[in-house]
Amino acid sequence: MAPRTERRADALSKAKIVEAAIAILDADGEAALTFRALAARLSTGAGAIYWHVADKNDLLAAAADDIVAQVMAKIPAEAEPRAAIRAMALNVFEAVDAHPWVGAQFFRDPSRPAALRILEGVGRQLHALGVPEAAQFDTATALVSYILGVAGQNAANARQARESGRTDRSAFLGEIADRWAALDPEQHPFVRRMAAQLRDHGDRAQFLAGVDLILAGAASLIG
Amino acid sequence: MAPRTERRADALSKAKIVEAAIAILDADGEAALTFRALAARLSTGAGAIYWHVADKNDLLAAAADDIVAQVMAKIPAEAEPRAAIRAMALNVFEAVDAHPWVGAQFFRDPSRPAALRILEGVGRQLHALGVPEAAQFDTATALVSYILGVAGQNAANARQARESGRTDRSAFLGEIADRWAALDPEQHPFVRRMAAQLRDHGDRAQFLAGVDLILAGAASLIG
DNA sequence: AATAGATTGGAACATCGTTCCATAAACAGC
DNA sequence: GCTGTTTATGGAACGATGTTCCAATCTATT
Repeated sequence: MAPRTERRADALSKAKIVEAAIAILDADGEAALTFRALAARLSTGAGAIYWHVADKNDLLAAAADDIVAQVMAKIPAEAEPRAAIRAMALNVFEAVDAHPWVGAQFFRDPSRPAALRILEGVGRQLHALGVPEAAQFDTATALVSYILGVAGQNAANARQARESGRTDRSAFLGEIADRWAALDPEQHPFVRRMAAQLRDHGDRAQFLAGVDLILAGAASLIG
Repeated sequence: MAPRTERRADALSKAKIVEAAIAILDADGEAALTFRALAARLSTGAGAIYWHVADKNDLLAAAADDIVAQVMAKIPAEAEPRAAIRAMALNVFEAVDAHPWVGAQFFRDPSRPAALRILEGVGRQLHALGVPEAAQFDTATALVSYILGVAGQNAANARQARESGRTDRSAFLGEIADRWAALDPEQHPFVRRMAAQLRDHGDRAQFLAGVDLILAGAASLIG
Protein backbone atom coordinates (compact mmCIF):
# COMPACT_ATOMS: atom_id res chain seq x y z
CA MET A 1 0.00 0.00 0.00
CA ALA A 2 2.22 2.80 1.27
CA PRO A 3 5.40 2.85 -0.78
CA ARG A 4 8.52 2.50 1.36
CA THR A 5 10.63 4.59 -0.94
CA GLU A 6 9.65 7.66 -2.93
CA ARG A 7 9.37 7.34 -6.64
CA ARG A 8 11.31 10.52 -6.96
CA ALA A 9 11.95 13.60 -4.88
CA ASP A 10 8.69 15.37 -5.73
CA ALA A 11 6.47 12.32 -6.05
CA LEU A 12 2.74 12.90 -6.37
CA SER A 13 0.56 12.25 -3.33
CA LYS A 14 -2.86 13.30 -2.11
CA ALA A 15 -1.26 15.68 0.40
CA LYS A 16 0.86 17.35 -2.29
CA ILE A 17 -2.14 17.64 -4.59
CA VAL A 18 -4.30 19.17 -1.85
CA GLU A 19 -1.51 21.62 -1.03
CA ALA A 20 -1.28 22.73 -4.64
CA ALA A 21 -5.05 22.99 -4.89
CA ILE A 22 -5.17 25.25 -1.84
CA ALA A 23 -2.47 27.45 -3.31
CA ILE A 24 -4.46 27.89 -6.53
CA LEU A 25 -7.74 28.49 -4.69
CA ASP A 26 -6.19 31.13 -2.46
CA ALA A 27 -4.30 32.86 -5.24
CA ASP A 28 -6.90 32.97 -7.99
CA GLY A 29 -10.24 31.84 -6.57
CA GLU A 30 -12.53 28.91 -6.99
CA ALA A 31 -13.01 29.22 -10.74
CA ALA A 32 -9.26 28.92 -11.30
CA LEU A 33 -9.03 25.44 -9.83
CA THR A 34 -9.13 23.14 -12.84
CA PHE A 35 -7.44 19.81 -13.29
CA ARG A 36 -5.42 21.31 -16.09
CA ALA A 37 -4.15 24.19 -13.97
CA LEU A 38 -3.44 21.77 -11.16
CA ALA A 39 -1.56 19.43 -13.49
CA ALA A 40 0.50 22.32 -14.83
CA ARG A 41 1.46 23.46 -11.34
CA LEU A 42 2.44 19.91 -10.41
CA SER A 43 4.21 19.36 -13.73
CA THR A 44 2.18 16.29 -14.56
CA GLY A 45 -0.89 15.28 -16.56
CA ALA A 46 -4.49 15.65 -15.58
CA GLY A 47 -4.99 11.89 -15.58
CA ALA A 48 -2.27 11.24 -13.01
CA ILE A 49 -4.17 13.26 -10.43
CA TYR A 50 -7.07 10.86 -10.61
CA TRP A 51 -4.85 8.10 -9.26
CA HIS A 52 -4.76 9.90 -5.90
CA VAL A 53 -8.09 11.75 -5.88
CA ALA A 54 -11.55 10.41 -6.69
CA ASP A 55 -12.94 13.53 -8.35
CA LYS A 56 -13.16 17.28 -7.93
CA ASN A 57 -15.56 17.05 -5.01
CA ASP A 58 -13.17 14.78 -3.18
CA LEU A 59 -10.39 17.26 -3.80
CA LEU A 60 -12.39 20.27 -2.58
CA ALA A 61 -13.61 18.39 0.48
CA ALA A 62 -10.07 17.39 1.40
CA ALA A 63 -8.82 20.94 0.93
CA ALA A 64 -11.58 22.43 3.07
CA ASP A 65 -11.17 19.79 5.73
CA ASP A 66 -7.45 20.53 5.82
CA ILE A 67 -8.05 24.18 6.60
CA VAL A 68 -10.83 23.60 9.13
CA ALA A 69 -8.79 20.95 10.96
CA GLN A 70 -5.89 23.38 11.35
CA VAL A 71 -8.17 26.05 12.69
CA MET A 72 -10.08 23.89 15.15
CA ALA A 73 -6.86 22.57 16.65
CA LYS A 74 -5.83 26.04 17.74
CA ILE A 75 -8.20 26.22 20.73
CA PRO A 76 -6.43 26.16 24.10
CA ALA A 77 -7.69 23.12 26.01
CA GLU A 78 -7.98 24.94 29.30
CA ALA A 79 -10.22 27.74 27.97
CA GLU A 80 -13.50 28.45 29.70
CA PRO A 81 -16.37 26.90 27.67
CA ARG A 82 -18.01 30.13 26.63
CA ALA A 83 -14.68 31.62 25.60
CA ALA A 84 -13.74 28.43 23.78
CA ILE A 85 -16.94 28.53 21.72
CA ARG A 86 -16.39 32.16 20.85
CA ALA A 87 -12.80 31.38 19.87
CA MET A 88 -13.80 28.45 17.68
CA ALA A 89 -16.48 30.49 16.00
CA LEU A 90 -14.10 33.35 15.38
CA ASN A 91 -11.42 31.01 14.06
CA VAL A 92 -13.82 29.52 11.54
CA PHE A 93 -14.99 32.99 10.60
CA GLU A 94 -11.47 34.19 9.93
CA ALA A 95 -10.51 31.02 8.09
CA VAL A 96 -13.42 31.51 5.70
CA ASP A 97 -12.54 35.17 5.42
CA ALA A 98 -9.03 34.20 4.34
CA HIS A 99 -10.19 31.27 2.16
CA PRO A 100 -13.66 32.09 0.83
CA TRP A 101 -13.85 28.85 -1.13
CA VAL A 102 -14.08 26.97 2.19
CA GLY A 103 -17.39 28.69 2.85
CA ALA A 104 -18.90 27.31 -0.32
CA GLN A 105 -17.68 23.82 0.47
CA PHE A 106 -19.74 23.71 3.68
CA PHE A 107 -22.84 23.44 1.54
CA ARG A 108 -21.66 21.10 -1.18
CA ASP A 109 -22.83 17.57 -1.57
CA PRO A 110 -21.09 14.78 0.22
CA SER A 111 -20.23 13.98 3.79
CA ARG A 112 -18.86 17.39 4.76
CA PRO A 113 -16.28 16.31 7.34
CA ALA A 114 -15.42 19.95 7.97
CA ALA A 115 -18.88 20.67 9.34
CA LEU A 116 -18.64 17.59 11.56
CA ARG A 117 -15.42 18.86 13.05
CA ILE A 118 -17.05 22.12 14.09
CA LEU A 119 -20.10 20.36 15.53
CA GLU A 120 -17.83 18.19 17.65
CA GLY A 121 -15.86 21.11 19.04
CA VAL A 122 -18.93 23.20 19.83
CA GLY A 123 -20.87 20.29 21.34
CA ARG A 124 -18.09 19.32 23.69
CA GLN A 125 -17.97 22.84 25.10
CA LEU A 126 -21.74 23.02 25.52
CA HIS A 127 -21.51 19.83 27.54
CA ALA A 128 -18.82 21.40 29.72
CA LEU A 129 -20.95 24.51 30.03
CA GLY A 130 -23.73 22.56 31.69
CA VAL A 131 -26.38 22.74 28.98
CA PRO A 132 -28.87 19.96 29.74
CA GLU A 133 -28.24 16.74 27.87
CA ALA A 134 -31.59 16.91 26.08
CA ALA A 135 -30.86 20.40 24.73
CA GLN A 136 -27.25 19.85 23.68
CA PHE A 137 -28.11 18.53 20.24
CA ASP A 138 -30.44 21.37 19.32
CA THR A 139 -28.13 24.01 20.76
CA ALA A 140 -25.00 22.67 19.10
CA THR A 141 -26.62 22.33 15.69
CA ALA A 142 -28.10 25.81 16.05
CA LEU A 143 -24.69 27.28 16.75
CA VAL A 144 -23.08 25.39 13.89
CA SER A 145 -25.84 26.34 11.46
CA TYR A 146 -25.40 29.95 12.45
CA ILE A 147 -21.62 29.81 12.06
CA LEU A 148 -21.86 28.11 8.69
CA GLY A 149 -24.58 30.50 7.58
CA VAL A 150 -22.50 33.57 8.31
CA ALA A 151 -19.43 31.93 6.79
CA GLY A 152 -21.35 31.11 3.64
CA GLN A 153 -22.72 34.61 3.27
CA ASN A 154 -19.31 36.10 3.86
CA ALA A 155 -17.78 33.81 1.29
CA ALA A 156 -20.40 34.83 -1.25
CA ASN A 157 -19.57 38.48 -0.56
CA ALA A 158 -15.85 37.86 -0.91
CA ARG A 159 -16.35 36.04 -4.20
CA GLN A 160 -18.49 38.88 -5.49
CA ALA A 161 -15.93 41.45 -4.35
CA ARG A 162 -13.18 39.57 -6.16
CA GLU A 163 -15.13 39.29 -9.39
CA SER A 164 -16.08 42.94 -9.41
CA GLY A 165 -12.42 43.78 -8.91
CA ARG A 166 -13.05 45.43 -5.54
CA THR A 167 -10.16 44.92 -3.14
CA ASP A 168 -11.15 47.69 -0.76
CA ARG A 169 -13.60 46.32 1.76
CA SER A 170 -15.12 49.61 2.85
CA ALA A 171 -15.66 50.68 -0.74
CA PHE A 172 -17.35 47.39 -1.49
CA LEU A 173 -19.55 47.69 1.59
CA GLY A 174 -20.35 51.24 0.58
CA GLU A 175 -21.65 50.06 -2.77
CA ILE A 176 -24.00 47.57 -1.17
CA ALA A 177 -25.13 50.18 1.34
CA ASP A 178 -25.89 52.55 -1.53
CA ARG A 179 -27.98 49.86 -3.18
CA TRP A 180 -29.84 49.26 0.08
CA ALA A 181 -30.46 52.96 0.59
CA ALA A 182 -31.91 53.19 -2.90
CA LEU A 183 -34.52 50.48 -2.29
CA ASP A 184 -38.21 51.20 -2.46
CA PRO A 185 -39.29 52.56 0.96
CA GLU A 186 -42.63 50.80 0.58
CA GLN A 187 -41.22 47.35 -0.03
CA HIS A 188 -38.02 47.41 2.01
CA PRO A 189 -38.33 49.93 4.86
CA PHE A 190 -36.25 47.91 7.29
CA VAL A 191 -33.31 47.07 5.02
CA ARG A 192 -33.31 50.65 3.80
CA ARG A 193 -33.04 51.92 7.37
CA MET A 194 -30.13 49.54 8.04
CA ALA A 195 -28.01 50.82 5.13
CA ALA A 196 -26.18 53.27 7.39
CA GLN A 197 -25.27 50.58 9.91
CA LEU A 198 -24.09 48.29 7.15
CA ARG A 199 -21.72 50.93 5.84
CA ASP A 200 -19.50 50.97 8.87
CA HIS A 201 -20.27 47.81 10.77
CA GLY A 202 -17.58 45.42 11.95
CA ASP A 203 -17.80 41.94 10.49
CA ARG A 204 -16.40 40.21 13.50
CA ALA A 205 -18.33 42.18 16.10
CA GLN A 206 -21.59 41.49 14.28
CA PHE A 207 -20.75 37.82 13.98
CA LEU A 208 -19.86 37.47 17.65
CA ALA A 209 -23.02 39.32 18.63
CA GLY A 210 -24.95 36.48 17.00
CA VAL A 211 -22.93 33.86 18.84
CA ASP A 212 -23.59 35.67 22.11
CA LEU A 213 -27.29 35.86 21.30
CA ILE A 214 -27.46 32.08 20.96
CA LEU A 215 -25.34 31.54 24.05
CA ALA A 216 -27.63 33.89 25.97
CA GLY A 217 -30.57 31.79 24.83
CA ALA A 218 -28.73 28.64 25.90
CA ALA A 219 -28.00 30.19 29.29
CA SER A 220 -31.74 30.46 29.88
CA LEU A 221 -31.89 26.65 29.61
CA ILE A 222 -29.39 26.11 32.41
CA GLY A 223 -31.23 25.70 35.67
CA MET B 1 -40.41 47.98 -24.27
CA ALA B 2 -43.38 45.81 -23.37
CA PRO B 3 -44.92 44.45 -26.53
CA ARG B 4 -48.61 45.35 -26.87
CA THR B 5 -49.47 42.19 -28.69
CA GLU B 6 -48.08 38.72 -28.23
CA ARG B 7 -45.85 37.31 -30.93
CA ARG B 8 -47.80 34.11 -30.71
CA ALA B 9 -49.80 32.20 -28.16
CA ASP B 10 -46.85 30.65 -26.35
CA ALA B 11 -44.37 33.51 -26.76
CA LEU B 12 -41.15 33.31 -24.80
CA SER B 13 -40.78 35.53 -21.76
CA LYS B 14 -38.64 35.63 -18.65
CA ALA B 15 -41.58 34.45 -16.55
CA LYS B 16 -42.23 31.48 -18.85
CA ILE B 17 -38.52 30.58 -18.83
CA VAL B 18 -38.30 30.78 -15.05
CA GLU B 19 -41.42 28.63 -14.76
CA ALA B 20 -39.90 25.97 -17.00
CA ALA B 21 -36.59 26.15 -15.11
CA ILE B 22 -38.35 25.58 -11.79
CA ALA B 23 -40.18 22.59 -13.24
CA ILE B 24 -36.88 21.02 -14.35
CA LEU B 25 -35.13 21.80 -11.07
CA ASP B 26 -37.94 20.29 -9.02
CA ALA B 27 -38.34 17.24 -11.20
CA ASP B 28 -34.73 16.25 -11.83
CA GLY B 29 -32.49 18.35 -9.61
CA GLU B 30 -29.97 21.08 -10.11
CA ALA B 31 -27.67 19.17 -12.43
CA ALA B 32 -30.50 18.63 -14.90
CA LEU B 33 -31.01 22.33 -15.56
CA THR B 34 -29.07 23.00 -18.75
CA PHE B 35 -29.85 25.50 -21.45
CA ARG B 36 -30.30 22.62 -23.85
CA ALA B 37 -32.85 20.87 -21.64
CA LEU B 38 -34.58 24.18 -21.07
CA ALA B 39 -34.65 24.90 -24.80
CA ALA B 40 -36.08 21.46 -25.50
CA ARG B 41 -38.86 21.91 -22.93
CA LEU B 42 -39.70 25.31 -24.39
CA SER B 43 -39.44 24.05 -27.96
CA THR B 44 -36.89 26.66 -28.94
CA GLY B 45 -33.15 27.08 -29.29
CA ALA B 46 -30.63 27.70 -26.56
CA GLY B 47 -29.72 31.08 -28.02
CA ALA B 48 -33.26 32.43 -27.82
CA ILE B 49 -33.25 32.08 -24.05
CA TYR B 50 -30.39 34.54 -23.79
CA TRP B 51 -32.60 37.26 -25.17
CA HIS B 52 -34.64 37.18 -21.96
CA VAL B 53 -32.04 36.04 -19.42
CA ALA B 54 -28.50 37.33 -18.86
CA ASP B 55 -26.89 34.03 -17.94
CA LYS B 56 -27.42 30.96 -15.81
CA ASN B 57 -26.84 32.81 -12.56
CA ASP B 58 -29.51 35.30 -13.49
CA LEU B 59 -31.88 32.45 -14.23
CA LEU B 60 -31.21 30.65 -10.94
CA ALA B 61 -31.50 33.87 -8.96
CA ALA B 62 -34.83 34.67 -10.57
CA ALA B 63 -36.12 31.16 -9.91
CA ALA B 64 -35.07 31.22 -6.25
CA ASP B 65 -36.44 34.72 -5.77
CA ASP B 66 -39.73 33.58 -7.27
CA ILE B 67 -40.11 30.83 -4.69
CA VAL B 68 -38.98 32.92 -1.73
CA ALA B 69 -41.27 35.78 -2.69
CA GLN B 70 -44.26 33.43 -2.76
CA VAL B 71 -43.37 32.05 0.63
CA MET B 72 -42.71 35.35 2.38
CA ALA B 73 -46.03 36.75 1.18
CA LYS B 74 -47.96 34.08 3.06
CA ILE B 75 -47.50 35.65 6.52
CA PRO B 76 -50.74 37.03 7.99
CA ALA B 77 -50.23 40.74 8.58
CA GLU B 78 -51.92 40.73 11.96
CA ALA B 79 -49.72 38.01 13.46
CA GLU B 80 -47.93 38.65 16.72
CA PRO B 81 -44.24 39.48 15.99
CA ARG B 82 -42.75 36.38 17.57
CA ALA B 83 -45.25 34.13 15.82
CA ALA B 84 -44.68 35.95 12.54
CA ILE B 85 -40.93 35.35 12.74
CA ARG B 86 -41.44 31.69 13.51
CA ALA B 87 -43.88 31.41 10.63
CA MET B 88 -41.51 33.09 8.19
CA ALA B 89 -38.64 30.90 9.29
CA LEU B 90 -40.73 27.76 8.97
CA ASN B 91 -42.01 28.83 5.55
CA VAL B 92 -38.48 29.28 4.28
CA PHE B 93 -37.47 25.98 5.79
CA GLU B 94 -40.28 24.13 4.08
CA ALA B 95 -39.72 25.89 0.79
CA VAL B 96 -36.08 24.78 0.77
CA ASP B 97 -37.18 21.32 1.82
CA ALA B 98 -39.48 21.17 -1.19
CA HIS B 99 -36.97 22.88 -3.54
CA PRO B 100 -33.45 22.03 -2.37
CA TRP B 101 -31.82 23.99 -5.17
CA VAL B 102 -33.12 27.20 -3.54
CA GLY B 103 -30.86 26.48 -0.57
CA ALA B 104 -27.78 26.41 -2.74
CA GLN B 105 -28.74 29.67 -4.40
CA PHE B 106 -28.63 31.54 -1.06
CA PHE B 107 -24.86 31.21 -1.15
CA ARG B 108 -24.17 31.87 -4.80
CA ASP B 109 -22.50 34.94 -6.12
CA PRO B 110 -24.50 37.96 -7.01
CA SER B 111 -26.97 40.19 -5.26
CA ARG B 112 -29.08 37.45 -3.67
CA PRO B 113 -32.43 39.23 -3.66
CA ALA B 114 -33.99 36.22 -1.95
CA ALA B 115 -31.84 36.71 1.16
CA LEU B 116 -32.76 40.40 1.20
CA ARG B 117 -36.45 39.52 1.22
CA ILE B 118 -36.02 37.40 4.33
CA LEU B 119 -33.94 40.04 6.09
CA GLU B 120 -36.65 42.61 5.44
CA GLY B 121 -39.43 40.42 6.81
CA VAL B 122 -37.52 39.40 9.92
CA GLY B 123 -36.25 42.90 10.64
CA ARG B 124 -39.68 44.45 10.44
CA GLN B 125 -41.00 42.02 13.05
CA LEU B 126 -38.05 42.61 15.37
CA HIS B 127 -38.83 46.30 15.22
CA ALA B 128 -42.43 45.57 16.15
CA LEU B 129 -41.23 43.29 18.93
CA GLY B 130 -39.45 46.17 20.63
CA VAL B 131 -35.84 45.10 20.10
CA PRO B 132 -33.74 48.23 20.63
CA GLU B 133 -32.88 50.10 17.44
CA ALA B 134 -29.16 49.56 17.94
CA ALA B 135 -29.55 45.80 18.23
CA GLN B 136 -31.99 45.30 15.38
CA PHE B 137 -29.32 44.94 12.73
CA ASP B 138 -27.27 42.34 14.59
CA THR B 139 -30.33 40.39 15.67
CA ALA B 140 -31.94 40.36 12.25
CA THR B 141 -28.77 39.29 10.46
CA ALA B 142 -28.17 36.62 13.09
CA LEU B 143 -31.63 35.18 12.55
CA VAL B 144 -31.27 35.29 8.77
CA SER B 145 -27.82 33.71 8.89
CA TYR B 146 -29.19 30.95 11.05
CA ILE B 147 -32.17 30.36 8.77
CA LEU B 148 -30.00 30.32 5.68
CA GLY B 149 -27.45 28.09 7.37
CA VAL B 150 -30.02 25.46 8.26
CA ALA B 151 -31.62 25.75 4.84
CA GLY B 152 -28.26 25.27 3.16
CA GLN B 153 -27.38 22.23 5.23
CA ASN B 154 -30.80 20.73 4.57
CA ALA B 155 -30.45 21.33 0.89
CA ALA B 156 -27.07 19.60 0.86
CA ASN B 157 -28.63 16.63 2.62
CA ALA B 158 -31.52 16.50 0.19
CA ARG B 159 -29.15 16.62 -2.77
CA GLN B 160 -27.07 13.85 -1.30
CA ALA B 161 -30.17 11.76 -0.61
CA ARG B 162 -31.33 12.20 -4.18
CA GLU B 163 -27.99 11.21 -5.64
CA SER B 164 -27.67 8.13 -3.48
CA GLY B 165 -31.14 7.14 -4.61
CA ARG B 166 -32.59 7.35 -1.09
CA THR B 167 -36.18 8.51 -1.06
CA ASP B 168 -36.95 7.33 2.46
CA ARG B 169 -35.98 10.05 4.90
CA SER B 170 -35.71 7.91 8.01
CA ALA B 171 -33.54 5.35 6.20
CA PHE B 172 -31.26 8.13 4.99
CA LEU B 173 -31.03 9.58 8.48
CA GLY B 174 -30.32 6.13 9.83
CA GLU B 175 -27.34 5.78 7.52
CA ILE B 176 -25.84 9.04 8.73
CA ALA B 177 -26.52 8.07 12.33
CA ASP B 178 -24.74 4.76 11.76
CA ARG B 179 -21.75 6.64 10.39
CA TRP B 180 -21.77 8.93 13.42
CA ALA B 181 -22.02 6.03 15.82
CA ALA B 182 -19.03 4.40 14.16
CA LEU B 183 -16.78 7.43 14.67
CA ASP B 184 -13.64 7.22 16.78
CA PRO B 185 -14.68 7.79 20.45
CA GLU B 186 -11.41 9.62 21.05
CA GLN B 187 -11.82 12.13 18.27
CA HIS B 188 -15.58 12.57 18.13
CA PRO B 189 -17.12 11.76 21.51
CA PHE B 190 -19.86 14.37 21.25
CA VAL B 191 -21.06 13.63 17.72
CA ARG B 192 -20.93 9.93 18.52
CA ARG B 193 -23.19 10.46 21.53
CA MET B 194 -25.65 12.44 19.41
CA ALA B 195 -26.13 9.68 16.83
CA ALA B 196 -29.18 8.32 18.66
CA GLN B 197 -30.88 11.73 18.77
CA LEU B 198 -30.13 12.29 15.11
CA ARG B 199 -31.84 9.04 14.16
CA ASP B 200 -35.30 10.12 15.24
CA HIS B 201 -35.16 13.86 15.53
CA GLY B 202 -37.70 16.12 13.90
CA ASP B 203 -36.26 18.51 11.34
CA ARG B 204 -38.77 21.23 11.97
CA ALA B 205 -38.72 20.99 15.77
CA GLN B 206 -34.94 21.20 15.80
CA PHE B 207 -35.00 24.16 13.45
CA LEU B 208 -37.59 26.04 15.47
CA ALA B 209 -35.67 25.32 18.66
CA GLY B 210 -32.80 27.31 17.15
CA VAL B 211 -35.10 30.18 16.23
CA ASP B 212 -36.46 30.21 19.76
CA LEU B 213 -32.94 30.19 21.16
CA ILE B 214 -32.09 33.36 19.23
CA LEU B 215 -35.41 34.96 20.12
CA ALA B 216 -34.77 34.14 23.77
CA GLY B 217 -31.40 35.85 23.47
CA ALA B 218 -33.07 38.85 21.84
CA ALA B 219 -35.63 38.96 24.64
CA SER B 220 -32.82 39.53 27.11
CA LEU B 221 -32.03 42.75 25.23
CA ILE B 222 -35.50 44.19 25.73
CA GLY B 223 -35.47 46.36 28.80
C1' DA C 1 17.00 -10.17 -16.39
C1' DA C 2 12.22 -10.69 -16.42
C1' DT C 3 7.73 -10.20 -14.95
C1' DA C 4 3.89 -7.91 -12.46
C1' DG C 5 1.96 -4.14 -10.45
C1' DA C 6 1.97 0.74 -9.42
C1' DT C 7 2.12 5.20 -11.30
C1' DT C 8 2.46 8.64 -14.81
C1' DG C 9 1.31 11.98 -18.69
C1' DG C 10 -1.25 13.32 -22.33
C1' DA C 11 -4.76 12.47 -25.91
C1' DA C 12 -9.61 11.88 -26.53
C1' DC C 13 -14.64 12.25 -25.23
C1' DA C 14 -18.93 14.07 -23.83
C1' DT C 15 -21.10 17.97 -22.07
C1' DC C 16 -21.67 22.47 -20.67
C1' DG C 17 -22.34 27.83 -20.84
C1' DT C 18 -22.05 31.09 -24.07
C1' DT C 19 -21.55 33.62 -28.60
C1' DC C 20 -22.70 34.34 -33.32
C1' DC C 21 -25.48 34.78 -37.16
C1' DA C 22 -28.76 34.06 -40.71
C1' DT C 23 -33.67 34.51 -40.50
C1' DA C 24 -38.43 35.69 -39.44
C1' DA C 25 -42.08 38.25 -37.23
C1' DA C 26 -43.99 42.75 -35.64
C1' DC C 27 -43.97 47.52 -35.98
C1' DA C 28 -43.19 52.46 -37.85
C1' DG C 29 -43.36 55.95 -41.32
C1' DC C 30 -44.85 56.96 -45.72
C1' DG D 1 -49.56 48.48 -49.13
C1' DC D 2 -44.76 48.88 -49.27
C1' DT D 3 -40.29 49.38 -46.97
C1' DG D 4 -36.90 49.68 -43.55
C1' DT D 5 -35.98 48.93 -38.61
C1' DT D 6 -36.35 46.87 -34.37
C1' DT D 7 -37.40 42.79 -31.71
C1' DA D 8 -37.12 38.10 -31.31
C1' DT D 9 -35.97 33.29 -32.65
C1' DG D 10 -33.44 28.77 -33.34
C1' DG D 11 -29.61 26.29 -34.28
C1' DA D 12 -24.68 25.91 -35.42
C1' DA D 13 -20.18 26.71 -33.64
C1' DC D 14 -16.57 27.86 -29.96
C1' DG D 15 -13.84 27.30 -26.01
C1' DA D 16 -13.39 25.23 -21.61
C1' DT D 17 -14.22 21.77 -18.24
C1' DG D 18 -14.38 17.08 -15.62
C1' DT D 19 -13.48 12.66 -16.62
C1' DT D 20 -11.91 8.35 -19.00
C1' DC D 21 -8.62 5.69 -21.47
C1' DC D 22 -4.37 3.89 -22.63
C1' DA D 23 0.36 3.41 -23.95
C1' DA D 24 4.60 4.20 -21.67
C1' DT D 25 7.53 4.29 -17.58
C1' DC D 26 9.08 3.27 -13.13
C1' DT D 27 9.73 0.12 -8.86
C1' DA D 28 9.85 -4.07 -6.40
C1' DT D 29 9.96 -8.92 -6.45
C1' DT D 30 11.39 -13.22 -8.37
